[in-house]
Amino acid sequence: MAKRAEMTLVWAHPAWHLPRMGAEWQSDGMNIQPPRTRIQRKNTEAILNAALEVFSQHGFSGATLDQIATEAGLSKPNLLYYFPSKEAIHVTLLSQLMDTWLDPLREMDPEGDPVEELLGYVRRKLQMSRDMPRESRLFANEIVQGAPRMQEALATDLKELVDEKVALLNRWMETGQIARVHPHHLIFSIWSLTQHYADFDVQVRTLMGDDDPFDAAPAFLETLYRRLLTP
Amino acid sequence: MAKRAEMTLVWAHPAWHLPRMGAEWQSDGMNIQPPRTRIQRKNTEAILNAALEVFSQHGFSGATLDQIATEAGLSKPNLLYYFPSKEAIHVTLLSQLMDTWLDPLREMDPEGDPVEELLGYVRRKLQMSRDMPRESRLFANEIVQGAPRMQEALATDLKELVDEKVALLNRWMETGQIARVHPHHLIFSIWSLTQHYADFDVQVRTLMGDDDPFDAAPAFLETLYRRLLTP
DNA sequence: TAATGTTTTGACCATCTGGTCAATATCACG
DNA sequence: CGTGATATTGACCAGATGGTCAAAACATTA
Repeated sequence: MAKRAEMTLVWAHPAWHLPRMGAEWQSDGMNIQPPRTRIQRKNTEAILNAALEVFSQHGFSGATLDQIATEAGLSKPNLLYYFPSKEAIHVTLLSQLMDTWLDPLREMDPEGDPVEELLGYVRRKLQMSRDMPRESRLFANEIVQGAPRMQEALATDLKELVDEKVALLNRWMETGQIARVHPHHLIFSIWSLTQHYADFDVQVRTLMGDDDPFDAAPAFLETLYRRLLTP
Repeated sequence: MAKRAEMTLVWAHPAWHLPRMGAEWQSDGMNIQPPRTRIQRKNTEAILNAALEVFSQHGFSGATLDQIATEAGLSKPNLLYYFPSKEAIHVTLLSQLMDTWLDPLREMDPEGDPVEELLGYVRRKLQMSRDMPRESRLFANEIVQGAPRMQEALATDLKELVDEKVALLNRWMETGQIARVHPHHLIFSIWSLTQHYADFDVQVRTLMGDDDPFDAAPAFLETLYRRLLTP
């Protein structure tokens, strides 16, 4: 769960930390103190929320500080009072969301019934696509473009978690509790099938007309994974 | 197969067409003549190829004309001699690739064996993710950001084709030749499962280490769809 | 309320970038 | 070869955008 140094940290701020060497961020693991005053908490929250909206819609380069500031109800200089740069906002967002994003996978219980655990995971992941499409698109944007600001996090945190769950899947397969399929591809399939509804929302909705994709999706995925996994 | 007017067409050019009203493109269906001279063909091809590389990697806003020009071995003004604007390049790319992109679905034969036809479709789509990842990412970028330049094409051409194939799937289900599942979601599942390997390439490869994802993917998908679809 | 610390802002700057243009170089062909 | 059409380029421009800064407004607390 530990993030790459750069990703875990909060940005240095003239008023909150002492020296601000260049444009660097603090590399001291202790500085994770959340914003202090009420007003600070409120504004950083507003900024991050606005940034999520704008970044997920236009990508990193497509988003402008003015858009984010306006969306957050602040002026651009004021925004830059809370974060030292556009990239800082982006990185902060990514790192804060990483945990949330992986939670559903973490919750998969080694002690539970294998098929039900996997179906539960699928269900939770689909829920997230429905309830947090902006977050999904933020990651999609980042990864499609080669994950320039997340590679490290992928190679460490994510890989660690996935390796662990792959091992679990292998055990379940060896004991014949679920069908034998390639565990990595199984996980990828869950990601792609569920996130597709958030990331390609426009396309999906265009093609389905008035039907809400999320009406039939759960049943479809349940059928799919039951047939795939039942030994 | 007919594309939306704007998308099918080639951009007006001072030297190749007569008047160039504003920044509009010709809206006369007859002007689809490919570039005339050898040099024109060579350069427009180089530009489109370079643009595919750059757009798919950085998205529309993230890409710059200079990057594209350099990648194509031209100067920026020279590039703008062949295309009137950055957007023109982008739109031309999208429209040219649309056909190619949908071909695998078109090829699904109503007369063939249903399960095999669907598996064939999956196989072809997976091939495309392996062989044309840039194209896949170009579309992914576009659609994740709300398809600002493709909505119309989605709502007309794509929808038409999908509706047709959905009808076919329904027939196959009614006659019991494949299992009953939601046809739209079935198609979406094929798209997401296959394109995931191109669009999220970095992630997939990071997690699989030295294993080439495309080694095991075909078998995984074949298993998945056989179990799902066999009545 | 005075004094100190925190927030906010208007004005400003440097750079990047899409796009233009007139001038020049190159090509194709009679 | 020469001449008209086609290609190429250097210099340039306007607007957008990330970011700075000093001064003003606002809070907090002693």
